[in-house]
Amino acid sequence: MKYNHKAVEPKWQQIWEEKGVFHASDDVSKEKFYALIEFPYPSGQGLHVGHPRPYTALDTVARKKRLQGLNVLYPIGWDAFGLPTENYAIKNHIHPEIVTKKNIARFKKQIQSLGISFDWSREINTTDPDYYKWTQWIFIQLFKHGLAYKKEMNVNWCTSCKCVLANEEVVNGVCERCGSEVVHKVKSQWMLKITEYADRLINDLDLVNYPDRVKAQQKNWIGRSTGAEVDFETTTGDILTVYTTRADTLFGATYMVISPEHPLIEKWADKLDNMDDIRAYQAAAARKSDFERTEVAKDKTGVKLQGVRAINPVNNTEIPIFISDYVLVSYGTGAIMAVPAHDTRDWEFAKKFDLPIIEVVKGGNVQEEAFTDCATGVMVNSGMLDGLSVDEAKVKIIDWLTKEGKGHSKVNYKLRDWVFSRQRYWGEPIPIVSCDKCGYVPIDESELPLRLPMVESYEPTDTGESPLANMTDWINTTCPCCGGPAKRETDTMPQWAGSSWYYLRYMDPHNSEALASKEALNYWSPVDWYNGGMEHTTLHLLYSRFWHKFLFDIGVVPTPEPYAKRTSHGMILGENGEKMSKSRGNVVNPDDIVDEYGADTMRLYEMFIGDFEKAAPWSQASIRGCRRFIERYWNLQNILVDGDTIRPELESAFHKAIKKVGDDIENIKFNTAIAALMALINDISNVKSISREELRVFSILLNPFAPHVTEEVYEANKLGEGILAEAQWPQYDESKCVDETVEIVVQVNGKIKAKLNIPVDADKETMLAMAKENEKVTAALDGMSILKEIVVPKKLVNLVVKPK
RNA sequence: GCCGGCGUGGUGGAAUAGGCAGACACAAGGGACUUAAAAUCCCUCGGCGUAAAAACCGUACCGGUUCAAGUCCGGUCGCCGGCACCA
Repeated sequence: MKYNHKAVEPKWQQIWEEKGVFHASDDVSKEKFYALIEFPYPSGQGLHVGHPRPYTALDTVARKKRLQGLNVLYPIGWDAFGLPTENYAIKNHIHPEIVTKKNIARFKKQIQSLGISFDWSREINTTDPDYYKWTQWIFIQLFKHGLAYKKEMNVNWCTSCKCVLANEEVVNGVCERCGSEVVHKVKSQWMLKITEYADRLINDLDLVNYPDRVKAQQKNWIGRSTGAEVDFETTTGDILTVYTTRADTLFGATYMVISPEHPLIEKWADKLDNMDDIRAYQAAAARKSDFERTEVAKDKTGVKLQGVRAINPVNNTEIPIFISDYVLVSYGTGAIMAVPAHDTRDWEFAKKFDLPIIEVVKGGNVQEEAFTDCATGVMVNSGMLDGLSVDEAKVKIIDWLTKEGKGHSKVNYKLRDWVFSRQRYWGEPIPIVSCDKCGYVPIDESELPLRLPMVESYEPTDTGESPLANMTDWINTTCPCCGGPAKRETDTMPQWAGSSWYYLRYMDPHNSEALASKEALNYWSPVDWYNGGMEHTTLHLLYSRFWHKFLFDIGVVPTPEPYAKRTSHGMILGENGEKMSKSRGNVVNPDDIVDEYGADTMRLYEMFIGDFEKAAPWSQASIRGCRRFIERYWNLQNILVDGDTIRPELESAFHKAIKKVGDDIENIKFNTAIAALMALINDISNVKSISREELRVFSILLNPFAPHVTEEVYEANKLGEGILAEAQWPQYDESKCVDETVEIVVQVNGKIKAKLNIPVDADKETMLAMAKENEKVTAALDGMSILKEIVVPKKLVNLVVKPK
């Protein structure tokens, strides 16, 4: 009887659906487990085989936790606002809401065919007004606490999307999504003060279990650096403040550089003799896109300010001031002290403009290249600092500056505030009105959700205004504060908004009074295990940690961090080893795999394909091995014998497998868990029979990976009421994981001479004696004297010898 | 340039904590069964070597520590991801 997945899989999926077996309970007396995957964006393309990898992995975890008696929440929803849908809608003249509905239906059907144990009763959708009501509510709280503000600023503008991009969305000077040119535009934008949380976003990484590479990347992105601000007087009497991490090199500062946008330039305009050159340079710098500015990074340019000089506070030397675009207005104070001897960029600039290079840290040849090593150098030419190490000098000079009132220690971050406005239709309306009298005022919370108006045309405008700007009857409203005329904000939120808090909504998805009830939040928080892609480390993961911390501060959520544990999956590549994409023509559709081999085979292969955290190429040939394994399991029914115990000949194999599979699932080693099950089935095949108890235990162990076929076997052979219905994850007995005898190796000078089977509890003396009795060993010892005997219990004997 | 990760058979990948390198699969080759094919089962499968064995070599490369190194340390090369004129 051949296994027929086409009959078995839909049968069990239907039973699960009817009985609602995957619905999480709100019974707070039970121990909970909250497993979370990044909810998908329902694109028009449907799923490819890469999507189900994380779903299957956490499904395996969730199913095992259920068998261990935990109350498991494993939800899914749709991150459905966003540009691809909107663009498709524009092109095909279908409203994005309809497109979204259609895409979700397709995704849902595909995911359900895989037998993932999602709790569909908690399905959410970020475009649902009942959902985005709370996204808007959170925005209003941010606004009320001063963390959302509107600012006239230079923004990244995608010429093709006709929309503002966050810094995070600009890659190599082009739009992350469409690859079009990004230019600068001055616009008034809503911003979120994520910088206020920079320190906590770094420090609280100590509270969570994330992979080191994720923590490193977040720290890197936030970019905290500790240094000092130093005030330089100028010949005009104005103070020019710089930020530096190398205050120790202050005696080596031979000139200064300010960014072309620095405000002091305007103030000094009438004192500068070469204002025309300066204006020309400013204009050239402003014209450059980010792309050009980084492209020309190799060659330094700049203009010297004629007529104003700065005074080095440590030695009262007058030094020149330059403007140059290698100094960024947006970082530090927009001005630097240049120490060409010990900074590569300053060195290049000094060489080009023929400026003096003064060595203040001994250790290199500063005429040849900048010496930037902080660890080994000793201070020279630095007055009071001479003879100190770099670290000692930093402390001493900052103390001195502080005492003299000329500077102080200072921490800086690379992280910028989050540009939160988008000039597009398909997003959450920002719930703010603008009133001439009262300024920006949030709409009353009882008015939420502020629904996206149905419009005829939602095409982006060339003027840079949101499509909503044309809807005069929607825009014109009254001020909630004074009752006078006011205008609605027409920008919408970025796609990251809805995904910044969705894991909270799953805890209580139908609540109309709050984003979730206190009880649900207290019970389910935090997410126990969150899996997602590395590509979201500096975007989604950072944004959602920020929102969560804010909600914690205002008493909405009970934990400082949203996710206790984070793992990330590797991509599934096409068969040619390249990223799967329509344009490369290497996309594999899971529907075809499910149809030909079944969902269980598909799931098993996705977990067996390799290290879960690393990328792995898809192999159409290798899937067959997983299908064979399913069939070998199915055929165990043919050799079934009575017996309600695990028989002695298989006892240690079973106990070892129970331990291994359980441990490996917890440690994200799904591939070796499956390998252990394959090895166990090989052991069973060698015995040529399987007892009912053995089949029962094997079925439970395999169930998290292959839930359909295991339920079928369990039912068909009346091994119990059903795995989901009553089975419990088997326990192993440590004492039964060991065999009576164990094979050890005997080495002479590290070369293997013999392998011996010895009793597992043999002591060192016995092992040594047995080793020396072996013929091959005695032969190798002939004419040798033993220098050292190394005995590792249960592993090996190594005899170190030399000729007599 | 900086930060993080990786480099193991024909392929995907194993190897707890320094203790038998190549588990478990895929592919390939051979055999059994079959009229035949598919399916299934059995055998071989790092290199070199041999009648067979033994011996020798082998985890990117060079060196070190150790009785013992894929694993630890120092250096080199290559690949992947992230950041990038951040003072």
